[in-house]
Amino acid sequence: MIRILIADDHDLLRDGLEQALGAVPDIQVLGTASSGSDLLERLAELSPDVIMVDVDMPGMSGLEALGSMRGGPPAIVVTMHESMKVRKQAIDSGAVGFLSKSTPLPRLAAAMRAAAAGESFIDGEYDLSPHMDAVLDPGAAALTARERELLSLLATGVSSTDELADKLFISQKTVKNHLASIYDKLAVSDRAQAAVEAIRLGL
Amino acid sequence: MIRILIADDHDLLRDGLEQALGAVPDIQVLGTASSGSDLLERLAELSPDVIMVDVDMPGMSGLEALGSMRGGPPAIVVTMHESMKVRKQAIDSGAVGFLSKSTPLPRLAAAMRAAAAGESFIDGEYDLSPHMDAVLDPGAAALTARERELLSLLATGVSSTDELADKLFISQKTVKNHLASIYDKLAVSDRAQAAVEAIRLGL
DNA sequence: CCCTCCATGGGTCGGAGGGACCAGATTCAA
DNA sequence: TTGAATCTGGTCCCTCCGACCCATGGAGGG
Repeated sequence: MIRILIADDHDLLRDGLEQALGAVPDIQVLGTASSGSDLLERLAELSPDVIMVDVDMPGMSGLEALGSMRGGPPAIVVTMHESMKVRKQAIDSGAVGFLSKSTPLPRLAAAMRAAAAGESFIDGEYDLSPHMDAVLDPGAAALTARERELLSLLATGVSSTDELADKLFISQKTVKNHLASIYDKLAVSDRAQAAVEAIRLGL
Repeated sequence: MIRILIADDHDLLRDGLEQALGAVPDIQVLGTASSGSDLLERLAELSPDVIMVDVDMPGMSGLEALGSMRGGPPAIVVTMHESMKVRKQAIDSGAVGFLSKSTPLPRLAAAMRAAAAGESFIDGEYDLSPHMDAVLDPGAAALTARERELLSLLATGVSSTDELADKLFISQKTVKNHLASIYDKLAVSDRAQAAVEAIRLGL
Protein backbone atom coordinates (compact mmCIF):
# COMPACT_ATOMS: atom_id res chain seq x y z
CA MET A 1 0.00 0.00 0.00
CA ILE A 2 1.47 3.30 -1.11
CA ARG A 3 0.43 6.18 1.10
CA ILE A 4 0.30 9.46 -0.77
CA LEU A 5 -0.32 13.15 -0.18
CA ILE A 6 -1.76 15.35 -2.92
CA ALA A 7 -0.97 19.04 -3.18
CA ASP A 8 -2.91 21.06 -5.74
CA ASP A 9 -4.86 24.29 -5.43
CA HIS A 10 -7.64 23.28 -7.79
CA ASP A 11 -10.36 21.62 -5.75
CA LEU A 12 -11.86 19.77 -8.68
CA LEU A 13 -8.58 18.12 -9.62
CA ARG A 14 -7.76 17.45 -6.00
CA ASP A 15 -11.13 15.93 -5.08
CA GLY A 16 -11.24 14.00 -8.31
CA LEU A 17 -7.77 12.59 -7.89
CA GLU A 18 -8.39 11.73 -4.28
CA GLN A 19 -11.39 9.69 -5.27
CA ALA A 20 -9.79 8.14 -8.34
CA LEU A 21 -6.49 7.25 -6.69
CA GLY A 22 -8.27 5.97 -3.62
CA ALA A 23 -9.94 3.43 -5.89
CA VAL A 24 -6.57 2.10 -7.00
CA PRO A 25 -5.97 -1.02 -4.89
CA ASP A 26 -2.42 -0.34 -3.80
CA ILE A 27 -2.75 3.40 -3.27
CA GLN A 28 -4.13 5.18 -0.26
CA VAL A 29 -4.66 8.93 -0.22
CA LEU A 30 -3.67 10.08 3.26
CA GLY A 31 -4.67 13.66 2.70
CA THR A 32 -4.51 16.72 0.50
CA ALA A 33 -3.06 20.20 0.59
CA SER A 34 -4.01 23.30 -1.36
CA SER A 35 -0.81 25.31 -1.08
CA GLY A 36 2.91 24.94 -0.54
CA SER A 37 2.75 25.87 3.12
CA ASP A 38 -0.27 23.64 3.60
CA LEU A 39 1.79 20.83 2.10
CA LEU A 40 4.62 21.30 4.58
CA GLU A 41 2.19 21.12 7.48
CA ARG A 42 0.42 17.99 6.29
CA LEU A 43 3.75 16.40 5.53
CA ALA A 44 4.75 16.50 9.17
CA GLU A 45 1.43 15.09 10.37
CA LEU A 46 0.92 12.34 7.82
CA SER A 47 4.37 11.14 6.74
CA PRO A 48 3.28 9.81 3.31
CA ASP A 49 5.37 7.47 1.17
CA VAL A 50 5.08 9.68 -1.90
CA ILE A 51 3.80 13.20 -2.51
CA MET A 52 2.26 14.65 -5.64
CA VAL A 53 2.89 18.35 -6.01
CA ASP A 54 1.44 20.89 -8.41
CA VAL A 55 3.83 23.61 -9.52
CA ASP A 56 1.37 26.45 -9.55
CA MET A 57 -0.18 27.14 -6.19
CA PRO A 58 -1.04 30.40 -4.47
CA GLY A 59 1.37 31.63 -1.83
CA MET A 60 4.23 29.20 -1.64
CA SER A 61 4.52 27.31 -4.93
CA GLY A 62 5.06 23.60 -5.15
CA LEU A 63 8.68 23.99 -6.17
CA GLU A 64 9.39 26.36 -3.31
CA ALA A 65 7.86 23.89 -0.90
CA LEU A 66 9.98 21.11 -2.35
CA GLY A 67 13.13 23.18 -2.07
CA SER A 68 12.53 23.79 1.61
CA MET A 69 12.00 20.17 2.55
CA ARG A 70 14.95 18.26 1.20
CA GLY A 71 15.02 14.86 2.81
CA GLY A 72 11.30 14.25 2.75
CA PRO A 73 9.51 11.50 0.80
CA PRO A 74 9.97 11.27 -2.97
CA ALA A 75 7.96 13.89 -4.79
CA ILE A 76 6.28 13.75 -8.18
CA VAL A 77 5.79 17.15 -9.73
CA VAL A 78 2.70 17.65 -11.84
CA THR A 79 2.03 20.68 -13.96
CA MET A 80 0.10 22.05 -16.88
CA HIS A 81 3.19 23.60 -18.36
CA GLU A 82 5.23 21.30 -20.50
CA SER A 83 8.20 23.65 -20.61
CA MET A 84 11.70 22.28 -20.15
CA LYS A 85 12.43 25.17 -17.85
CA VAL A 86 9.85 24.12 -15.28
CA ARG A 87 10.91 20.52 -15.70
CA LYS A 88 14.50 21.40 -14.92
CA GLN A 89 13.46 23.52 -11.96
CA ALA A 90 11.48 20.60 -10.61
CA ILE A 91 14.45 18.26 -10.80
CA ASP A 92 16.65 20.87 -9.21
CA SER A 93 14.15 21.20 -6.38
CA GLY A 94 14.51 17.52 -5.60
CA ALA A 95 11.60 15.98 -7.48
CA VAL A 96 12.09 12.37 -8.53
CA GLY A 97 9.47 12.60 -11.24
CA PHE A 98 7.82 15.07 -13.53
CA LEU A 99 4.45 14.61 -15.21
CA SER A 100 2.03 16.67 -17.23
CA LYS A 101 -1.57 17.04 -16.12
CA SER A 102 -2.38 15.43 -19.45
CA THR A 103 -1.00 12.15 -18.13
CA PRO A 104 -3.49 9.27 -17.97
CA LEU A 105 -4.38 8.23 -14.45
CA PRO A 106 -2.85 4.72 -14.62
CA ARG A 107 0.42 6.33 -15.62
CA LEU A 108 0.33 8.58 -12.59
CA ALA A 109 -0.34 5.54 -10.45
CA ALA A 110 2.61 3.78 -12.06
CA ALA A 111 4.76 6.83 -11.42
CA MET A 112 3.83 6.70 -7.75
CA ARG A 113 4.78 3.05 -7.55
CA ALA A 114 8.11 3.83 -9.18
CA ALA A 115 8.69 6.71 -6.76
CA ALA A 116 7.70 4.57 -3.79
CA ALA A 117 10.18 1.96 -4.96
CA GLY A 118 12.91 4.56 -4.78
CA GLU A 119 13.28 5.03 -8.51
CA SER A 120 13.91 8.35 -10.15
CA PHE A 121 12.36 9.08 -13.51
CA ILE A 122 11.26 11.69 -15.96
CA ASP A 123 8.19 11.18 -18.08
CA GLY A 124 9.16 10.41 -21.64
CA GLU A 125 12.65 9.31 -20.72
CA TYR A 126 11.86 6.40 -18.48
CA ASP A 127 9.95 3.19 -18.94
CA LEU A 128 7.17 2.99 -16.41
CA SER A 129 5.71 -0.23 -17.75
CA PRO A 130 7.11 -2.44 -14.99
CA HIS A 131 4.85 -0.49 -12.65
CA MET A 132 1.76 -0.30 -14.80
CA ASP A 133 0.20 -3.38 -13.31
CA ALA A 134 -1.49 -2.68 -10.05
CA VAL A 135 0.17 -4.60 -7.28
CA LEU A 136 -2.48 -5.26 -4.71
CA ASP A 137 -1.69 -4.28 -1.19
CA PRO A 138 0.12 -6.89 0.91
CA GLY A 139 -2.96 -7.97 2.79
CA ALA A 140 -5.27 -8.26 -0.17
CA ALA A 141 -2.62 -10.03 -2.21
CA ALA A 142 -2.44 -12.72 0.46
CA LEU A 143 -6.13 -13.52 0.20
CA THR A 144 -6.89 -17.01 -1.06
CA ALA A 145 -9.41 -17.72 -3.79
CA ARG A 146 -12.02 -18.87 -1.33
CA GLU A 147 -11.52 -15.84 0.85
CA ARG A 148 -12.02 -13.57 -2.14
CA GLU A 149 -15.23 -15.37 -2.97
CA LEU A 150 -16.50 -14.81 0.52
CA LEU A 151 -15.44 -11.17 0.47
CA SER A 152 -17.23 -10.58 -2.82
CA LEU A 153 -20.42 -11.85 -1.32
CA LEU A 154 -19.89 -9.62 1.68
CA ALA A 155 -19.42 -6.66 -0.65
CA THR A 156 -22.80 -7.33 -2.20
CA GLY A 157 -24.59 -7.29 1.11
CA VAL A 158 -24.60 -10.95 2.09
CA SER A 159 -23.57 -10.56 5.69
CA SER A 160 -24.97 -13.28 7.94
CA THR A 161 -22.96 -16.39 8.66
CA ASP A 162 -25.96 -18.44 7.71
CA GLU A 163 -26.44 -16.92 4.26
CA LEU A 164 -22.73 -16.99 3.51
CA ALA A 165 -22.48 -20.66 4.43
CA ASP A 166 -25.48 -21.34 2.25
CA LYS A 167 -24.14 -19.60 -0.84
CA LEU A 168 -20.70 -21.15 -0.52
CA PHE A 169 -22.01 -24.65 0.29
CA ILE A 170 -19.89 -24.93 3.42
CA SER A 171 -20.65 -25.06 7.12
CA GLN A 172 -21.08 -21.97 9.27
CA LYS A 173 -17.92 -22.90 11.14
CA THR A 174 -15.90 -22.74 7.96
CA VAL A 175 -17.37 -19.38 7.10
CA LYS A 176 -16.24 -18.06 10.45
CA ASN A 177 -12.79 -19.53 9.94
CA HIS A 178 -12.44 -17.87 6.54
CA LEU A 179 -13.69 -14.60 7.97
CA ALA A 180 -11.16 -14.76 10.77
CA SER A 181 -8.29 -15.12 8.34
CA ILE A 182 -9.70 -12.35 6.17
CA TYR A 183 -9.82 -10.05 9.19
CA ASP A 184 -6.24 -10.94 9.85
CA LYS A 185 -5.03 -10.25 6.32
CA LEU A 186 -6.97 -7.03 5.84
CA ALA A 187 -6.27 -5.78 9.34
CA VAL A 188 -9.93 -5.32 10.20
CA SER A 189 -12.04 -6.75 12.99
CA ASP A 190 -15.57 -7.29 11.74
CA ARG A 191 -17.75 -7.84 8.69
CA ALA A 192 -18.66 -4.20 8.27
CA GLN A 193 -15.02 -3.15 8.01
CA ALA A 194 -14.22 -6.11 5.77
CA ALA A 195 -17.07 -5.11 3.46
CA VAL A 196 -15.77 -1.54 3.25
CA GLU A 197 -12.28 -2.83 2.45
CA ALA A 198 -13.61 -5.28 -0.11
CA ILE A 199 -15.42 -2.54 -1.98
CA ARG A 200 -12.41 -0.26 -1.79
CA LEU A 201 -10.30 -3.03 -3.28
CA GLY A 202 -12.79 -3.42 -6.09
CA LEU A 203 -14.17 -6.86 -5.30
CA MET B 1 -30.14 10.40 -12.93
CA ILE B 2 -28.26 13.20 -14.67
CA ARG B 3 -26.26 12.01 -17.67
CA ILE B 4 -23.19 14.10 -18.28
CA LEU B 5 -20.33 14.49 -20.75
CA ILE B 6 -16.96 15.84 -19.65
CA ALA B 7 -14.66 17.74 -21.98
CA ASP B 8 -11.18 18.56 -20.73
CA ASP B 9 -7.79 18.01 -22.28
CA HIS B 10 -6.04 17.17 -19.02
CA ASP B 11 -6.28 13.43 -18.55
CA LEU B 12 -5.73 13.57 -14.82
CA LEU B 13 -8.60 15.94 -14.23
CA ARG B 14 -10.80 14.10 -16.70
CA ASP B 15 -10.16 10.63 -15.29
CA GLY B 16 -10.41 11.90 -11.75
CA LEU B 17 -13.68 13.70 -12.36
CA GLU B 18 -15.11 10.75 -14.21
CA GLN B 19 -14.43 8.55 -11.21
CA ALA B 20 -15.52 11.08 -8.63
CA LEU B 21 -18.72 12.17 -10.38
CA GLY B 22 -19.60 8.59 -11.19
CA ALA B 23 -19.66 7.96 -7.46
CA VAL B 24 -22.34 10.63 -6.98
CA PRO B 25 -25.65 8.78 -6.75
CA ASP B 26 -27.68 10.87 -9.17
CA ILE B 27 -24.94 11.50 -11.74
CA GLN B 28 -23.79 9.23 -14.52
CA VAL B 29 -20.76 10.02 -16.67
CA LEU B 30 -21.66 8.99 -20.21
CA GLY B 31 -18.28 9.76 -21.65
CA THR B 32 -15.44 12.20 -21.99
CA ALA B 33 -13.81 14.30 -24.69
CA SER B 34 -10.34 15.81 -24.86
CA SER B 35 -10.89 18.58 -27.38
CA GLY B 36 -13.59 20.82 -28.80
CA SER B 37 -14.05 18.76 -31.94
CA ASP B 38 -14.01 15.56 -29.89
CA LEU B 39 -16.79 17.08 -27.80
CA LEU B 40 -18.97 17.76 -30.83
CA GLU B 41 -18.61 14.15 -31.98
CA ARG B 42 -19.43 12.62 -28.60
CA LEU B 43 -22.35 14.98 -28.20
CA ALA B 44 -24.09 13.50 -31.21
CA GLU B 45 -23.50 9.91 -30.07
CA LEU B 46 -24.33 10.25 -26.41
CA SER B 47 -26.93 13.00 -26.07
CA PRO B 48 -26.08 13.88 -22.43
CA ASP B 49 -28.32 15.97 -20.17
CA VAL B 50 -25.52 18.34 -19.23
CA ILE B 51 -22.00 18.91 -20.50
CA MET B 52 -18.97 20.17 -18.61
CA VAL B 53 -16.54 22.04 -20.83
CA ASP B 54 -13.03 23.28 -20.19
CA VAL B 55 -12.14 26.56 -21.85
CA ASP B 56 -8.57 25.70 -22.76
CA MET B 57 -8.26 22.76 -25.05
CA PRO B 58 -5.94 22.14 -27.98
CA GLY B 59 -7.37 22.63 -31.45
CA MET B 60 -10.93 23.83 -31.05
CA SER B 61 -11.38 25.44 -27.64
CA GLY B 62 -14.34 24.76 -25.39
CA LEU B 63 -15.86 28.13 -26.13
CA GLU B 64 -15.54 27.66 -29.88
CA ALA B 65 -17.21 24.28 -29.58
CA LEU B 66 -20.03 25.82 -27.56
CA GLY B 67 -20.51 28.57 -30.08
CA SER B 68 -20.94 26.09 -32.89
CA MET B 69 -23.58 24.00 -31.19
CA ARG B 70 -26.27 26.34 -30.00
CA GLY B 71 -29.33 24.33 -29.15
CA GLY B 72 -27.50 21.47 -27.45
CA PRO B 73 -27.77 20.48 -23.79
CA PRO B 74 -26.98 23.05 -21.09
CA ALA B 75 -23.23 23.53 -20.70
CA ILE B 76 -21.20 24.35 -17.62
CA VAL B 77 -17.91 26.02 -18.42
CA VAL B 78 -14.98 25.24 -16.16
CA THR B 79 -11.68 27.04 -16.27
CA MET B 80 -8.55 27.84 -14.36
CA HIS B 81 -8.78 31.48 -15.30
CA GLU B 82 -10.96 33.54 -13.03
CA SER B 83 -11.01 36.50 -15.40
CA MET B 84 -14.24 38.33 -16.06
CA LYS B 85 -13.37 38.37 -19.73
CA VAL B 86 -13.44 34.60 -20.07
CA ARG B 87 -16.54 34.48 -17.94
CA LYS B 88 -18.32 36.89 -20.24
CA GLN B 89 -17.17 35.00 -23.31
CA ALA B 90 -18.53 31.79 -21.82
CA ILE B 91 -21.96 33.32 -21.26
CA ASP B 92 -21.91 34.77 -24.75
CA SER B 93 -21.11 31.32 -26.11
CA GLY B 94 -24.26 29.94 -24.57
CA ALA B 95 -23.00 28.48 -21.29
CA VAL B 96 -25.58 28.32 -18.50
CA GLY B 97 -22.94 28.16 -15.82
CA PHE B 98 -19.39 29.16 -15.12
CA LEU B 99 -17.14 27.60 -12.49
CA SER B 100 -13.50 27.78 -11.48
CA LYS B 101 -11.42 24.63 -11.28
CA SER B 102 -11.00 25.55 -7.65
CA THR B 103 -14.63 24.68 -7.04
CA PRO B 104 -15.29 21.87 -4.55
CA LEU B 105 -16.67 18.74 -6.14
CA PRO B 106 -20.08 18.81 -4.40
CA ARG B 107 -20.57 22.29 -5.78
CA LEU B 108 -19.89 21.11 -9.31
CA ALA B 109 -22.40 18.33 -8.76
CA ALA B 110 -24.92 20.88 -7.51
CA ALA B 111 -24.24 23.03 -10.56
CA MET B 112 -24.99 20.07 -12.78
CA ARG B 113 -28.27 19.46 -11.03
CA ALA B 114 -29.17 23.10 -11.46
CA ALA B 115 -28.23 22.98 -15.15
CA ALA B 116 -30.18 19.77 -15.64
CA ALA B 117 -33.18 21.46 -14.04
CA GLY B 118 -33.01 24.14 -16.68
CA GLU B 119 -31.64 26.83 -14.42
CA SER B 120 -29.04 29.35 -15.49
CA PHE B 121 -26.46 30.50 -13.01
CA ILE B 122 -23.09 32.03 -12.48
CA ASP B 123 -20.90 30.93 -9.61
CA GLY B 124 -20.83 33.57 -6.93
CA GLU B 125 -24.05 35.19 -8.08
CA TYR B 126 -26.42 32.31 -7.60
CA ASP B 127 -27.45 30.18 -4.67
CA LEU B 128 -26.77 26.54 -5.43
CA SER B 129 -27.80 25.27 -2.01
CA PRO B 130 -31.16 23.92 -3.12
CA HIS B 131 -29.21 21.45 -5.22
CA MET B 132 -26.50 20.58 -2.75
CA ASP B 133 -28.35 17.60 -1.36
CA ALA B 134 -28.10 14.50 -3.47
CA VAL B 135 -31.46 13.07 -4.44
CA LEU B 136 -31.19 9.53 -3.23
CA ASP B 137 -33.36 6.50 -3.49
CA PRO B 138 -36.60 6.36 -1.48
CA GLY B 139 -35.08 4.77 1.58
CA ALA B 140 -31.97 6.89 1.66
CA ALA B 141 -33.97 10.05 1.07
CA ALA B 142 -35.71 9.46 4.37
CA LEU B 143 -32.43 9.42 6.28
CA THR B 144 -31.99 12.27 8.71
CA ALA B 145 -28.84 14.38 8.88
CA ARG B 146 -27.57 12.54 11.93
CA GLU B 147 -28.21 9.18 10.36
CA ARG B 148 -26.23 10.20 7.28
CA GLU B 149 -23.36 11.25 9.51
CA LEU B 150 -23.33 7.89 11.17
CA LEU B 151 -23.57 6.09 7.84
CA SER B 152 -20.65 8.06 6.45
CA LEU B 153 -18.51 6.92 9.32
CA LEU B 154 -19.63 3.37 8.77
CA ALA B 155 -18.64 3.65 5.11
CA THR B 156 -15.13 4.61 6.14
CA GLY B 157 -14.71 1.57 8.32
CA VAL B 158 -15.75 2.88 11.72
CA SER B 159 -17.92 -0.02 12.76
CA SER B 160 -17.96 -0.54 16.50
CA THR B 161 -20.65 1.05 18.64
CA ASP B 162 -17.96 2.41 20.87
CA GLU B 163 -16.01 4.21 18.18
CA LEU B 164 -19.14 5.56 16.55
CA ALA B 165 -20.40 6.95 19.85
CA ASP B 166 -17.02 8.49 20.42
CA LYS B 167 -16.78 10.22 17.06
CA LEU B 168 -20.34 11.51 17.22
CA PHE B 169 -20.13 12.58 20.87
CA ILE B 170 -23.25 10.66 21.85
CA SER B 171 -23.92 7.63 24.01
CA GLN B 172 -23.60 4.09 22.70
CA LYS B 173 -27.32 3.69 23.19
CA THR B 174 -28.09 6.56 20.84
CA VAL B 175 -25.78 5.06 18.25
CA LYS B 176 -27.75 1.85 18.41
CA ASN B 177 -31.02 3.74 18.13
CA HIS B 178 -29.80 5.59 15.03
CA LEU B 179 -28.53 2.36 13.54
CA ALA B 180 -31.87 0.68 14.11
CA SER B 181 -33.71 3.39 12.20
CA ILE B 182 -31.09 3.29 9.45
CA TYR B 183 -31.60 -0.45 9.08
CA ASP B 184 -35.30 0.18 8.82
CA LYS B 185 -34.99 2.87 6.14
CA LEU B 186 -32.40 1.06 4.04
CA ALA B 187 -34.07 -2.32 4.47
CA VAL B 188 -30.94 -3.98 5.82
CA SER B 189 -30.31 -5.81 9.06
CA ASP B 190 -26.74 -5.16 10.16
CA ARG B 191 -23.74 -2.84 9.90
CA ALA B 192 -22.05 -4.75 7.12
CA GLN B 193 -25.08 -4.42 4.85
CA ALA B 194 -25.57 -0.80 5.86
CA ALA B 195 -21.94 -0.05 5.00
CA VAL B 196 -22.33 -1.64 1.58
CA GLU B 197 -25.47 0.40 0.94
CA ALA B 198 -23.83 3.58 2.19
CA ILE B 199 -20.95 3.17 -0.23
CA ARG B 200 -23.31 2.33 -3.07
CA LEU B 201 -25.20 5.53 -2.33
CA GLY B 202 -21.99 7.52 -2.36
CA LEU B 203 -21.78 8.54 1.28
C1' DC C 1 -51.94 24.93 21.18
C1' DC C 2 -51.17 20.38 19.90
C1' DC C 3 -49.04 16.88 17.38
C1' DT C 4 -45.33 14.89 14.91
C1' DC C 5 -40.58 14.16 14.01
C1' DC C 6 -35.89 14.22 15.52
C1' DA C 7 -32.04 13.51 18.68
C1' DT C 8 -30.94 12.07 22.86
C1' DG C 9 -31.03 8.54 26.48
C1' DG C 10 -32.40 4.13 29.41
C1' DG C 11 -33.18 -1.08 30.14
C1' DT C 12 -33.54 -6.08 28.93
C1' DC C 13 -32.53 -10.21 26.48
C1' DG C 14 -31.52 -13.87 23.18
C1' DG C 15 -28.61 -14.91 19.72
C1' DA C 16 -25.12 -13.84 16.48
C1' DG C 17 -20.46 -12.73 15.89
C1' DG C 18 -15.47 -12.79 16.92
C1' DG C 19 -11.22 -14.77 19.37
C1' DA C 20 -8.47 -18.69 20.50
C1' DC C 21 -7.32 -23.18 19.65
C1' DC C 22 -7.29 -27.63 17.38
C1' DA C 23 -7.36 -31.13 13.40
C1' DG C 24 -8.26 -34.10 9.15
C1' DA C 25 -7.94 -34.18 3.85
C1' DT C 26 -5.85 -32.50 -0.24
C1' DT C 27 -2.72 -30.22 -3.16
C1' DC C 28 1.66 -28.77 -4.54
C1' DA C 29 6.27 -27.26 -4.45
C1' DA C 30 10.81 -27.86 -2.41
C1' DT D 1 9.09 -37.36 0.71
C1' DT D 2 8.33 -33.97 3.54
C1' DG D 3 6.40 -29.75 4.64
C1' DA D 4 3.62 -25.73 3.83
C1' DA D 5 -0.65 -23.85 2.44
C1' DT D 6 -5.58 -24.33 1.73
C1' DC D 7 -10.16 -25.80 2.67
C1' DT D 8 -12.84 -27.97 5.47
C1' DG D 9 -14.81 -28.78 10.10
C1' DG D 10 -14.93 -28.65 15.13
C1' DT D 11 -15.36 -26.66 20.55
C1' DC D 12 -15.52 -23.13 24.05
C1' DC D 13 -16.23 -18.65 25.61
C1' DC D 14 -17.73 -14.14 26.04
C1' DT D 15 -18.59 -9.82 24.00
C1' DC D 16 -21.39 -7.25 21.20
C1' DC D 17 -25.13 -6.55 18.35
C1' DG D 18 -29.95 -6.07 17.06
C1' DA D 19 -35.01 -6.27 18.53
C1' DC D 20 -38.43 -4.45 21.47
C1' DC D 21 -40.00 -1.82 25.23
C1' DC D 22 -39.86 3.01 26.86
C1' DA D 23 -38.96 8.47 28.16
C1' DT D 24 -37.68 13.53 27.53
C1' DG D 25 -36.76 17.90 25.36
C1' DG D 26 -36.71 20.74 21.24
C1' DA D 27 -38.11 22.17 16.51
C1' DG D 28 -41.51 22.78 13.18
C1' DG D 29 -46.20 22.50 10.98
C1' DG D 30 -51.15 22.75 11.09
